[in-house]
Formats: sequence, structure tokens, C-alpha cells
Amino acid sequence: MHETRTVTPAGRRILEAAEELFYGRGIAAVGVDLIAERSGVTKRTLYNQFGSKDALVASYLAERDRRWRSLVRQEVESSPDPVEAVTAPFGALRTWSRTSTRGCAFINALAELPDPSLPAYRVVTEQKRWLLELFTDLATAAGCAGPDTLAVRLLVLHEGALAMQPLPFDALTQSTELARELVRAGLGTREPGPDARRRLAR
Amino acid sequence: MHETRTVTPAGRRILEAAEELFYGRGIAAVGVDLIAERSGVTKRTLYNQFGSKDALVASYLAERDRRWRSLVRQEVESSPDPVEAVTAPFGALRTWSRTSTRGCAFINALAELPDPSLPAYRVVTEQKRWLLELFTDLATAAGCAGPDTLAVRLLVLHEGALAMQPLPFDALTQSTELARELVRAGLGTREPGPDARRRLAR
DNA sequence: CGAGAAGTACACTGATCGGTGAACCATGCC
DNA sequence: GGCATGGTTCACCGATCAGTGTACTTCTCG
Repeated sequence: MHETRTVTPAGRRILEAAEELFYGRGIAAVGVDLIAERSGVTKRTLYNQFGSKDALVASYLAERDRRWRSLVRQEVESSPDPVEAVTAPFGALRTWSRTSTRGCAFINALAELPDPSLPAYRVVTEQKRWLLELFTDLATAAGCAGPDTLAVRLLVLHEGALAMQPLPFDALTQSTELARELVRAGLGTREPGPDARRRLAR
Repeated sequence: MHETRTVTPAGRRILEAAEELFYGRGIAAVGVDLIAERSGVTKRTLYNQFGSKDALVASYLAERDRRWRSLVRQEVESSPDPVEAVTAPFGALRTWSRTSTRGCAFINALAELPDPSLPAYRVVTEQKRWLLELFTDLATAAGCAGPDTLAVRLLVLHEGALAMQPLPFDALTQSTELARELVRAGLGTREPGPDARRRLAR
């Protein structure tokens, strides 16, 4: 029942080109003509598949979100224990940074698309909310005290490291280290909940 | 010897309009014609004053940086003691957020201007470096252990809260609270240095 | 008086923007 | 055969883009 039918082969190539160009140069700076040329496709096909540039932008962000969540899930599930799992997204971020060196694609998109009515805006807020809830679940499962507060703090550390990525400072190392310390400091004061790593569905 | 002569009255109005539009809508999304119209000035005057859009963008960022540093200095100097002063930039951020709700103008600019050769890029890196060094100085002055490490962590918290600003999460409160805890935890293990609040010149 | 600086008015450039219309072609499925 | 689907080719649209040239005005300062 896996519906790979929603996107055609040409659609995939368009999305790949759009992702590289939008992330690398900014959304407004990239024209649809360039995306069509890079993906070896006519502009007509691009519009037949996506309808508008706004819609293509939303698809680009949704696709990137999908890949990011997939990586995080993988990292969480391969964690040796529930405590390590809490900071697994920071490990994912390390991996992610090897190919993405221009900061957070979603924050960057918000910088260019201020209108909350745009479909892309919802994708961005959903992405951050997902990560916040994941942190909450993982912290609860590990038995951390104050999982809600801890989750917000971990999210801030995560976003901070991501935001500073384009600058010549190594923020990720300290961010990860501090995150681990926070998790360790919150242990033992509460009963561990059920292993949240099993609740990663969707 | 204060040289306010570098910018004419028309130049000021152009900068004000540019700041509002660039920050609010994104740099690439705003044309020079619109800026000229909003500032009640001819496009010719704009180009006579700034030479190019790239140069205007750099001026916009530099001016915003100047105002931001001024606010931070003010907040630091009005801190009751050196320990409070370390987290003073978080107080400044609280004030700043009342009028700036679209995240960090500098990070946002980087999202649109990937080319490090652009004059704006240097403005952004300098801005973050300044804040990092300020944190280091303040932490040293307050007698915190490991001031360099602490400064990086405070910077990450600061940037994280700023990056999440456009989203519907209250990150600043937790970010500030955690920053205070970090500073408190690092106290007493080291001799306080000279009061860094006196070394804010420039 | 005269010079220079700041600003206005306005026309104009070539390029690029997002988006459309219409005709045509290939594949595969009923 | 018939017909829908996915794709191509290509010409075209009005709007906007950053940036320039030229001539005129207005003000200040020496």
C-alpha cells in the first residue's frame, strides 16, 4: 500500500534539482527556468507536476523534512539505551551537517517567506513541533525530570547549533555535550516511562 | 569629532525603509524601486548614496548591528553585578524581540546571500564573533570556570532562542533560565577577572 | 557671485521573473 | 483501435528586476 505513485520520475528529478538550488542559493534567488534546466525537464512539465512555484517550494520542504525525520528515527532506533536516545538527534545533526552546511532549510525558508498563509509555513512549524514532541517523548522514556522543560532546552540547543552552522564556529560539539549533561543531570529522579523509541511511527 | 556627516537625511530615510522591508519581507523579495518609494526618495538618489543594492544591504546589516550592540552594551552596563552581566544579552534579546519577530536578521541574510565574497557576509560573521567575545569577557570577569567553553554554550543558547523566534514556541524563557543556571554553576571555582563591563568600548 | 553638493523628474535599458497556450509525441492499458 | 497519461517543443505574456543618463532645481558656503 506504499503509494510511490504520487510523483513521476520527472517529478523526482525536479524535486532533487529544486532542493539543491533552493537550499544552496535561497528560494527567491532561484527561478523556475533554472530548476527546469537543471533537472533536464521542460518548464511546462514542472508546472504540470507542481502547479506553481509556491507549491514546489512546499514540496521541497516537505521532502527535506521527510528525509530528516527518517535520519533522526534511524539514529534514535540505533541508540544503545533510552538515555543515549534522548540526544540521538544531535548525532543525526552531525551526520546531516556533512552535506548541509548552510543552516536550517526551514528557518532559511521562513526568512524568505514571511506570509504564514503560505503552505510552506505550516511545513516548517510542523517540523519543529515534531522534534519538540520527540524530545519530550524520549526524555520521558529515559526517566528524566521535567521532560517538557528539558525538551524545550534541547530544542533550543539543537536549533542554535543548526543556525550557527554557516558561521566559522564549532557550535555543534559544545551543543551536543551540553545536551548530554542536561539529560544526565535530570536522571534518577523519576520513574522511566515506556521506551519511546517504539513510538516513532509517523 | 563625531562624524555624522557620512549619511545624509535622505540616506537615513532610505536606510530606515530598507531595514523595515528587508527584515520584514526578505532581501531578494524587495526591489530598490519599492525602497525608494517608501522612503520618499528617487531611485537616482538611492544609487547616488549607496551605489548598488548589495552595498545597501551591507549598510542595512551594519546599521542593525550597530543598534543591536548599543542595546546590549546598555543592558550589560546597567547590570547590578558582574554575574548578572554575563546573561545581560538575553535580557537585551527580550527587549529586542518586542519589535523584531522574524528571527535573526543576520542569519536570515545568510540564507539569501550564500556568497561569502559579498560584503554582507563579513558583517554577519563579525556580529557573531563580537557576541562570542563579549560572552567570554563577561564570563571571565564574573569568575566563571572555563569561560571559553561557557561562552560558546551561551552563544548557542542565544542563537537558538533567536532562531525559533518566528515559531509559536516560547524558547527565550527557557534559554535565558538555562543560561543563568550555567553561569551560576560555573562560579566560585576561579578568581574573578577584571570587570569586563568596563571594556565595552567600540 | 559662483561653485559644488544633494536631490528631483523622467525616460530608458536589457534581462529575468512566474506563468500560459497550443500542438505534438510516446507509452501502455482497456 | 481508442484513449488517457506524461512529456516535449516553442512561442508568448505582462510585470518586475537592478541600474543608467540627462537635465533641472535648491541650498549652502566661501
